[in-house]
Amino acid sequence: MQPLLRDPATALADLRALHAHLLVSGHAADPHVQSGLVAMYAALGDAAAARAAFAEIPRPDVVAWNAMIAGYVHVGRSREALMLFDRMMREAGAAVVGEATLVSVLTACAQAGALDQGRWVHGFARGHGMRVSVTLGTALVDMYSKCGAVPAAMEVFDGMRDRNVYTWTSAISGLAMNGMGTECLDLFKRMESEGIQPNGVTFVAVLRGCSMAGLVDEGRACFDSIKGKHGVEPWLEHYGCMVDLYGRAGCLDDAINFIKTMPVEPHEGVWGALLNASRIHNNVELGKYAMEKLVAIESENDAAHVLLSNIYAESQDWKGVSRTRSMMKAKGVKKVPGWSAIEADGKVHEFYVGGKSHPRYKDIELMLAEMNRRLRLQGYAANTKEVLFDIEEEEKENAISLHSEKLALAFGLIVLPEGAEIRIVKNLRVCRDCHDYTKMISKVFNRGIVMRDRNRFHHFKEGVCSCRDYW
DNA sequence: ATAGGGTTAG
Repeated sequence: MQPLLRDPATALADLRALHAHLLVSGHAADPHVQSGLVAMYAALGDAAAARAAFAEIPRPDVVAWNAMIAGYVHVGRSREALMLFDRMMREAGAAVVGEATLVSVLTACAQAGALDQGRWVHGFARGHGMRVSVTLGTALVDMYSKCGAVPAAMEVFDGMRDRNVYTWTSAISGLAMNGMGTECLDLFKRMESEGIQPNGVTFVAVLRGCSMAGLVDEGRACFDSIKGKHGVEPWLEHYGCMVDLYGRAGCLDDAINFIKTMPVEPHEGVWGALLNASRIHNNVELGKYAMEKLVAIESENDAAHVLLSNIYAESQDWKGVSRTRSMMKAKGVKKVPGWSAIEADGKVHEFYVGGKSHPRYKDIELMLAEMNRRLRLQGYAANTKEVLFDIEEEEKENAISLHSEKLALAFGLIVLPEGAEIRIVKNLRVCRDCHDYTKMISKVFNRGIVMRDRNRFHHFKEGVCSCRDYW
């Protein structure tokens, strides 16, 4: 779906005018026009208009269903996409479901981290004897990777007859986000040896893999090969990856030197990576510097403001914290709230910090108490360092004990059968305390726990995390 | 059609 080559607001206005014209001329009853409208509204990001256009269709044909499902995926509403697919199966029947539908549904599963539903789609494709085309296979690799099921992703990948650069990149990216840096580099080498030409996205994936696993030298070699071996000019994203790689590993001088010798003007991603490195390694001065550069380019970056505030709080500089907060208030910068989601009974349940709206909240509260009791017996003490605002210690413990991932974890322990893996998806990064907490839960409750945060996977088992506490 | 860098106090 090619977006119109204009600014979105103008394009949307044009589309509305066209829509009105179609209604007047009577063409709005044409099935092709109807699904076209759904697809175009979604492509321009207007989910409500797409839904309204879809609702106007008395008996949607397969193209209309697909357009609406793909539309939801396009605007990031994966749960609605999955619910609509359910409805499609009931109202239109399984017989009309084809590859195009499944690829969109798999993309929705990948977005939502809905492994059970993703597996179901895979089974459906197999059950209907569908050929694993490049597109369907890539969507499966992507879905399994983004659900943390690396072996399943690799099994699909290895079984594919045809693969293109999307397939390879998807698999490499999957290994990267699961912290398997060495495997990621190996697969990239295999790609090169098979003569598949990587592109810029592939290099982003490889560099990310190095960053996740702390493979500094390998990352540097890969970066140098972009131009040296492949004759491609590195993108700004690749520079950002390098600063992240150096910075995360604690090589702050290397990160700074790298920025200084960049042949192009650093963009906000570069400064953002440096800001984050400053936070990880408690460097207030560098953090202030990175923030200055960042806000000069992107003055309303909410995450950056919170990062800076956290850097101040880490060094007990409450004046710096309140300065940052008033700056945000003055600019109208608002933090996106954190949430955690968990799939159970074929549905995705969402939790917010301290949220009490879940129908089973009472049970969750009881389970949390039980979890805390058993963890304390094992010597767990809340790590309140990351509750970075100036309140009493007891309040900090309360704040941290209700982080959304802990609520999701408690819910998972209640509803998922003994021995079943608990999989949680988070929109932000997991905090240090929740990470330690989850490690202990995996041991004390003897549960495999898979947590996808906004950047990568954490596979918890028997008190250990696959990230080896490096993130 | 299918892959994509850094980051989020209550």
